[in-house]
Amino acid sequence: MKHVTIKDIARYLSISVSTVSRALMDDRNVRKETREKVLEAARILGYKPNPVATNLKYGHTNTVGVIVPEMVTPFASTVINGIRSVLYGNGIKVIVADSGEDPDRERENLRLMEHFMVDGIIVSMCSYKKNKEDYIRLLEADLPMVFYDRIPHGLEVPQVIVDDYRKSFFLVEKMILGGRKRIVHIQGPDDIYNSVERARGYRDALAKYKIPYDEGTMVIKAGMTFEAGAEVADRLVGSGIQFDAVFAFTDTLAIGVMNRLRELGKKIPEEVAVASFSGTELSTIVYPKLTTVEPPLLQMGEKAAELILEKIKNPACPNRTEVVNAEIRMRESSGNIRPE
Amino acid sequence: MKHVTIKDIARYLSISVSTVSRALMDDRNVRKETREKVLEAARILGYKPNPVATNLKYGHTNTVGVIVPEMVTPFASTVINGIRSVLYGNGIKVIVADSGEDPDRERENLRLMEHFMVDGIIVSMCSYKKNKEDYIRLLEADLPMVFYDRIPHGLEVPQVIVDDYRKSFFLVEKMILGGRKRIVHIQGPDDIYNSVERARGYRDALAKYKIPYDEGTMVIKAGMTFEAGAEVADRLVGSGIQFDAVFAFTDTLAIGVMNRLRELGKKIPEEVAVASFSGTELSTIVYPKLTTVEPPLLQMGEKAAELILEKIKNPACPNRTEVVNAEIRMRESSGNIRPE
DNA sequence: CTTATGTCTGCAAACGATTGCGGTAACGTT
DNA sequence: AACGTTACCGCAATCGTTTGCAGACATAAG
Repeated sequence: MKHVTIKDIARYLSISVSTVSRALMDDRNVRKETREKVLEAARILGYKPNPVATNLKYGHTNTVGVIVPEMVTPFASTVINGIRSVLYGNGIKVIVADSGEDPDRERENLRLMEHFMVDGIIVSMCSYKKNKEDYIRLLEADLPMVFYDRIPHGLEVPQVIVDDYRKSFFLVEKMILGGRKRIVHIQGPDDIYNSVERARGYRDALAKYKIPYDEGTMVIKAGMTFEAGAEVADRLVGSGIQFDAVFAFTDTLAIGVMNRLRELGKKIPEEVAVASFSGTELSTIVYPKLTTVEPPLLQMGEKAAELILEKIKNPACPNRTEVVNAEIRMRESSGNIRPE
Repeated sequence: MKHVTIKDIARYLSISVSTVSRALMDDRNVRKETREKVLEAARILGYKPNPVATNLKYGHTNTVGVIVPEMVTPFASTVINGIRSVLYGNGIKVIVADSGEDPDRERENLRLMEHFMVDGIIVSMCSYKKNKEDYIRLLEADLPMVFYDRIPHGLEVPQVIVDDYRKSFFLVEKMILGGRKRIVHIQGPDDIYNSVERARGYRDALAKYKIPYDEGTMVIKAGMTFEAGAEVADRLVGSGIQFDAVFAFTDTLAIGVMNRLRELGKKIPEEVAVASFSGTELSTIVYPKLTTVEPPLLQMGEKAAELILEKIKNPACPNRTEVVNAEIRMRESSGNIRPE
């Protein structure tokens, strides 16, 4: 893999590299015919500028890193499409790393990006606690960073989020108004901040309608996979708890629990209504289709990209928080809950 | 974002940059105490080598690009995990680009990788026809390339594949032996080579059991999305064709068609058995669970990574073709087909 | 004819890291 | 005392590109 350099062009035309460079850069200090000859030669020789060299010169790589917590759902890929659409237009490349819900891998990815000398990083975190020192170090080194969806807690950073609390409050409220009285909440891991926010929404919705909040039996902590959801279903049915609805932290968990409940003979939604948060296209391919809170993923990506552009252009700019509006999608899994 | 360079270390210790470089490189021509002082200073100042500079020096980026056709199923992300696991171990970074089943975007991605000066590219193609000139150009420029799953046709390149023809033959055979007589094939786009191979498997399986091959009504060409699958179901039921089974090009199509068939009142698998190829985890979250041919995705990624490593180390090495063994997973969607 | 002005081009330094070569000590050998 | 050896370190070139500065040349103005 040998590359043609401006040196080759210079030799080819018997002129200096500076003139070639200037011709290529459209500097007005080159005669029109010279420029044309250079352009022609570049075309003939198949010249491609070596970005590595210019990066070295200017100290930036025109690359933004994106670190996503998982890629088994299309959540991340949709956000990334949004990010790409605005960044590509600004001549910025995007590289993606997937943490697989593992904070250690997230840290590796962070180091990778750093080592890669990206101009900025867009992150959705696995854990809002785990790699705090690294994030603080990077922030203090003035590396532009933007967070979306899974944000840190207690760090003042640019971020794009949905209103986890209010949306989960409303969703649970709808279930209550639809006649469900014993709603189980499958809570996500403690170290995801959205998890505690959504759990808070659930609790307050219950409180508003004077339904007792029973943390011991009606709130179950789980992981993030389909399998984790299925295990919750086993436990739920096994323990003989009475319940007529499930509100899950994510669609992955909801799908896991819903499928297993059906296998265990529960009718969805007649006996148990199911709803979740962070729905993707997956919510529409399961049976029955899943009621979920659907963030505008493309838009989230676009906003995140805009924020990182701001930060790159001016590292001292204020840290904005963009709240985008997630839609509650009522589908079959939650039964005949009346529409708004 | 200011970086500490070896120059800073040199200045800090009042020695020359060469000595610093040598100390960092573990060259034996530096006194032990000097090396220790340098290491210490590097730690204190927070030195991180600038890869851009060394890349410029050595002409490689220690980066491999991966271009995948889509990311809404976990197919690609699993393969990528395999790729990463071996490449990271060799100190090579991985950057991913998603073509969204659009050949134009695939070409952009290709150019992106080129511009990025990656040391090699691992590709799964959208179309085996569309960007041929670009691939040929890159190949002739000796850029190491490896293909997996969605490979080109008529190009001699290193590749990792499954036996599309045989596996789809066997799967259709199982459906026939299970009593299905009128099997519809949902064929993928013409410009995906796997599509024609799988269609061939379908046809030959029919032929073996003397079932007439009716290309006009029993073979339907479709796109690649859930929605495309659903439309096929509409057309199938709308036209009143008799059929008792569907064999789809991918699980995405199969899921689309299966769900819509159920909505239209067909019982799966009693009235219509459904099976597909290229199954991912998605096959297990739909209802009923989908029978599918499941390639060993992680292994495919690992093999692809090994092949690209070979090519990078020795561009002249022969182009190997690795055939990995896909497992046929019999699940509920295909009904009581007898197991092997 | 001299000077000013403008247009074009080349030299060389710079970005950060590596490395061949040459220089400088210290030390040992004869 | 002269020389060789060894260990250590710095100069400068290199990778590909950009750019300030200065030189060259031409043309116009005086």
